[in-house]
Amino acid sequence: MLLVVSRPKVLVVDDEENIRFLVGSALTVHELEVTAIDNGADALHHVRTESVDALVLDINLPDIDGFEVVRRLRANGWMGPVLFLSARGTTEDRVRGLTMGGDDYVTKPFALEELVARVQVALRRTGKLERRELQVGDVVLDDDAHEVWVAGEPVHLTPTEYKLLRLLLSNVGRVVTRAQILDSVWEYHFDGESAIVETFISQLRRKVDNGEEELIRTVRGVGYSVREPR
Amino acid sequence: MLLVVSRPKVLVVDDEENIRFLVGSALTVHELEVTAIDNGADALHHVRTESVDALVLDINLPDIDGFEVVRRLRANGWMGPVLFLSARGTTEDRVRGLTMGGDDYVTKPFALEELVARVQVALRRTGKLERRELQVGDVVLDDDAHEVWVAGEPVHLTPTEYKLLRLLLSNVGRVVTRAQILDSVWEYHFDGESAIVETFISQLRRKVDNGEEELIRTVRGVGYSVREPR
DNA sequence: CGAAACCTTCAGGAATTCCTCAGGTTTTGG
DNA sequence: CCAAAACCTGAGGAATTCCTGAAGGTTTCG
Repeated sequence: MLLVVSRPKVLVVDDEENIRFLVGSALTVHELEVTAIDNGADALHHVRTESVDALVLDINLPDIDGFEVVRRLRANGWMGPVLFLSARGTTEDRVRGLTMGGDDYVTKPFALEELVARVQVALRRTGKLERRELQVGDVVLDDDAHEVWVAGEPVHLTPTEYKLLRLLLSNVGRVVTRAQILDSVWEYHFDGESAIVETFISQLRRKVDNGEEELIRTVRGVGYSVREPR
Repeated sequence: MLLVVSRPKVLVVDDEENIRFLVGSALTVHELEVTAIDNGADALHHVRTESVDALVLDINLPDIDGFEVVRRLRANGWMGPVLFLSARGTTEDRVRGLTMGGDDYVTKPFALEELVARVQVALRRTGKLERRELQVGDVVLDDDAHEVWVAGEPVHLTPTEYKLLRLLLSNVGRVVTRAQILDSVWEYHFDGESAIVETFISQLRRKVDNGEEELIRTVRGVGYSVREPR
């Protein structure tokens, strides 16, 4: 397992204060290190002097056109991924022509979630972001591939089973109450008597619990938990 | 894998500032080193003194005719590929007659994407650019030839099928959501209920999925993914 | 202009998944 | 040790999701 000591660095370049703030916050929440700049010239300087892993770049900048920024960076040998922002309709065709090479573009208005996802995809492609994996013992949940492996063998889980296992694994060493489970895996809040959690726990155990030491432990009267591996 | 230490060098010659900028940006983004010049005389001098791997050349130049430029370069022994730009209708036939020697021509207005593709083709023909391929198992997608091979046999894909396969292959080991697919392969953002993704996945499978182990895996409720080969 | 290739929608059917129910097992407390 | 509470698990019909062929419409190309 690779220990990533420093977070991937993303530079956001946009002249709108608003966008910088929103995009910056969203990326920061998702554990990226963000710098925000409002013009092309400073952006160029920043990429050249600091280490930047990815670029989120408005095309319409007050000084240097976004394309020109990238052109110059590429000429300088900077090979990181670029995600262009553009107002819908204006430069769409032009953007399309320029974005085949692994770069991406998003038209305003955009959903923040989507933008974050795209930045993450780009960072993973360049190896700057590690795979989202949850591992306990010989059970591995790969959140990118949406796959689960037990003792080196792939195991097929249904969507609900997957969500449940994911919840348990991301709370290793902690009991997850039935209410939490119902709330997180299913939508509903109400605690009507239903054996549905038990049913799914049971199914999960059959698929994932690998004989010897039980992975999913029942905590009577409270819920379930996955033990921390030692 | 061949490590390309220096990028192929392309000289763009056109008297229109606009064209120089657009073509220059497009080529640069695609990892080529671009020089832009606005007249024939300087172009001649540049090719003779610097190393140039390919030439993008407007026919109507203020001083020396584009054809004449090439004639003189050939007389000098420069053998690189030339891509002529010409205004539609005016010189088309003439161009055709003169460009049999491995050279190519494009009429304005042109799609940047197409121009870039042609330059890349030319550079590959002369060995200045390596091939871009995506391969998983016995499926090979050759992005230069725009061809797909399955177990050594060529397979014909329609443009949309190709884009879809390309998207999946460039995200090996990662689930591509239906939204991502719609957004990347089709234009639209809206998530209106449409079975179009399924339809194309189905067609792709028929053409590409080679019996034994399924290439394209359905991830219920999420999307599709291509497994990493082990 | 006509033919071919391609895109898109639709609908029936297949496959998968969900969830309730009912009966069994284990644990707890007195 | 017994009874109640809590939990486990298998089965099966309902609901959801996905697959795929066919048909109509659009675009492309000669």
